[in-house]
Amino acid sequence: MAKQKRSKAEDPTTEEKIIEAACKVFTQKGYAATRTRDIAEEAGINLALLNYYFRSKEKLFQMIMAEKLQQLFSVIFPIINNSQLTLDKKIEALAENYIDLLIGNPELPLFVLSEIQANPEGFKDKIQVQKILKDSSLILQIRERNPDIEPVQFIVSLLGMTIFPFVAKQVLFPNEKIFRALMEDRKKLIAAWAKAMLKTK
Amino acid sequence: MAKQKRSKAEDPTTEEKIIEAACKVFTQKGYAATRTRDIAEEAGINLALLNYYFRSKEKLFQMIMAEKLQQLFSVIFPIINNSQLTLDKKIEALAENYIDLLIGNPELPLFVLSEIQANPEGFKDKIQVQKILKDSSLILQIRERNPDIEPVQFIVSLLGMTIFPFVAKQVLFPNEKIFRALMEDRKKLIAAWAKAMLKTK
DNA sequence: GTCTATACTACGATAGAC
DNA sequence: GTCTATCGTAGTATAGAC
Repeated sequence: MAKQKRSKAEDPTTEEKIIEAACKVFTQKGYAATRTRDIAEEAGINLALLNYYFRSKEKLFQMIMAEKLQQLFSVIFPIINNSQLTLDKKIEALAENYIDLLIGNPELPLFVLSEIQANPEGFKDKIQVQKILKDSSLILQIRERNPDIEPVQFIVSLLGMTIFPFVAKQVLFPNEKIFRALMEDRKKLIAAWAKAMLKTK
Repeated sequence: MAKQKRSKAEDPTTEEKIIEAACKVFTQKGYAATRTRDIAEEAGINLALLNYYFRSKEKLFQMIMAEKLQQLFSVIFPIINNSQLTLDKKIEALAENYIDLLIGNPELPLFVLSEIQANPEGFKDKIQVQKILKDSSLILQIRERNPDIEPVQFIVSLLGMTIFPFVAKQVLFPNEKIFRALMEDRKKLIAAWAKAMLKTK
């Protein structure tokens, strides 16, 4: 048996332990503020070992970030492009799935957004949200439903209502339990509000 | 003439130059990623001089951050507590004033929020938004208007619609000119949408 | 694969001349 | 007040034993 390779019910591989630790520390403190020593300690291993598995802090970070971006987009993409779903269903699905994702990863949006802000060039190629949105069935459906509304404005509002509470969590919701309860309620609220918005003008 | 002290129509003081530079670099890259050398260079002065005026990177940062927090709150506070204003007027004023502020300082929210995330303890005392909101006339007016709506949920939506586009600017709006135009339109949109939301259920 | 020890670099901060 | 030069340290990364 040459290498470690599992992660079924068994103990996590060293590599997995490092990734998990890196995930935690990076998302909490951001790239620049995390020290590889912190990650090593969190993973319960040695600093040298971290450089053995991943060649550098940078490489490790990019791995984590790619994973996070994947998480974020894999929720949106299938929904907005599913032409089988009505506009109302899309809105409901978006609010519900996104909030579920974010309840499990509250620091995700702030982490991703602030790293992009800190290093925009590094993401220029990897992210073209406008392109993705441009041709989505979601845009068409909004135009169809209410031609007076600029679809982008509506989508930004929908995303804002959904994501913002998590971005501002630390400031607005000191109590974790209350926060979770509010976010659960919020799924239906956002859907209802978004639909009301579509009827304006 | 003992010290430099002006900043009328004249050239900025060295101290002012440093603050301005620090402002720019800190908000762009975040505390951990900025090097005092960058600030010095941006200010067109020497590294040693920076430590002469402000004792340390930390001190300089706290100064900037206090200023930024001040900026953010000084817009909200007078509006939500002005019992002279009707609910509708409050909503309009909030959207309009906040967007105007943020057009002038697009990186402000992401900067503040991510620094708080990176170092929550440092802000525990300085920020109690819940307390400020709790007793505001805004909350009362929302309850009065529509008892079925949880005021906090509504306010978070209002703030989300307003602030989120700036938080996600880098990702969603590569074109600066289009962005500004959208944000100008958005003032009225948010007000209209928020009012529609208040009629639901 | 995992460790200890260490090389190398970058950064914040200070000393001291002007 | 402003500079040049430098110290001390913390952080990434590597060499080499086990």
